[in-house]
Amino acid sequence: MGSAEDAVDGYRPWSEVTPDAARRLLVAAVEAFAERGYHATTTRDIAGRAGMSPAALYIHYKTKEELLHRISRIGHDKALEILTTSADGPGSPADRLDAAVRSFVRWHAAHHTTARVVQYELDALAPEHRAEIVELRRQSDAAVRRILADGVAAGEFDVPDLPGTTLAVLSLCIDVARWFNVAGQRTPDEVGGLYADLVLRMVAARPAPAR
Amino acid sequence: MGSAEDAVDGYRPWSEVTPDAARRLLVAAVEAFAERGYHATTTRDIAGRAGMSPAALYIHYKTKEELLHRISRIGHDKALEILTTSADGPGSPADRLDAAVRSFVRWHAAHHTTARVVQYELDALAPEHRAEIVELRRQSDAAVRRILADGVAAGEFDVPDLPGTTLAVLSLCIDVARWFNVAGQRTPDEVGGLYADLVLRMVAARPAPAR
DNA sequence: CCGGAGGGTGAGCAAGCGCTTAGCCTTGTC
DNA sequence: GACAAGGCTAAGCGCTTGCTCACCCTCCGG
Repeated sequence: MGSAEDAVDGYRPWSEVTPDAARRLLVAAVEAFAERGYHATTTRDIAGRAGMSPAALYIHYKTKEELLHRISRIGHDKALEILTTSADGPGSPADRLDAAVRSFVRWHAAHHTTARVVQYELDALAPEHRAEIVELRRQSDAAVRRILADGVAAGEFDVPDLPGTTLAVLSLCIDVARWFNVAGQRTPDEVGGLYADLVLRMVAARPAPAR
Repeated sequence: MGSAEDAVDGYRPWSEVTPDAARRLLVAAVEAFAERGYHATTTRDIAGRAGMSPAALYIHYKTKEELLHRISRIGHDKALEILTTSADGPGSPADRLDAAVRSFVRWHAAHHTTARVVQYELDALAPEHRAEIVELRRQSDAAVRRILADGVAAGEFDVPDLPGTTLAVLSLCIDVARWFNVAGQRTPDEVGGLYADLVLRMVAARPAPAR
């Protein structure tokens, strides 16, 4: 059967995880964590979904937390790559913001199970792993802030509160992972288009402001 | 010491919960659930925070899930009340949208521990309790949609995708509970003001659209 | 045909879980 | 001063949890 984690954007997920058994366990963990949350998921459940005995998990991962960390790390790397590719790409600030929001949102919708784990299970990580992930998120924030600052400098955007607006844009995109539902009527592409439009309106300079 | 749940907006939280011991347990549960999540919180932890023995919890609540349900119900009632008061209040659609977003966001920021439990632990509820809460959320959605539709009808707003924009506005506000931090530099009032401005820009009719 | 290595299992341990029970205080009533 | 009732605790039951350990396949070079 087709999983929610099938190839999207020509990107086959988790191909970097080897051997095969380790990948199957990791994919099973993503599904379980996304459905029930990290703490409500048992190692027996993960192993069962992967078609293995409970003990098999510990051949490939030292602890349940290591599984979460691996998922979180790979997911954040991918999300950050998507953002920075748009942020540092060609085009006007408006073009770059449109591309960044569109692709970031599309990823959060298409891979909403992964994104849910990545974005909402941060607190379950061990302190040193958490710190590592928080640094990646700081970089995401910087990427968005860069686009907005460039747009302000170019006179394309009107952003009275740069840090606050950066936060709001990222927050809006990230929360897609919470509500997006495959059974819903919207495709990831459509949500990406809608959100890109909304965000551009949020920051657009008004042609003739009332005075 | 002052708790994060001290009186705000002239509203002292949980005053509807009696007797005193039951309220202390409930407040302890809110703090614990918000910090660690429902599943990672033990009944011993809740009782301990309330200064009682583990068994004391079961005098006032049948199960741990009943505690979550009570918190979720009271929180959703309050959030919905805030939203509908603005939505059905006086003033232009723009005024009402400003008031709705401002107060809804302020509540999510000021009571971010409660809001976190209310918004992010929905899946831990028993099916029948979950259904009850989902219905309240449907009403929140309807309230925001009403304002937007009124604004469009009045020619004040330009909203190509009404359901999608409604979802985005609510999502933006709700996610405040995830990132808001008392130690941060923004007050709930400031965040409310910022967000009201951003949302109004998202839906404002453009005075002279390019054609 | 041997033997070691890597991937896998069944059984189970120690700890922690939600929740219960028997009994003890305090309080208010007559 | 007897006594019922409600609020609370110490102890612990039955179960599940993350994780381990002794052992067993299958593969493969010599």
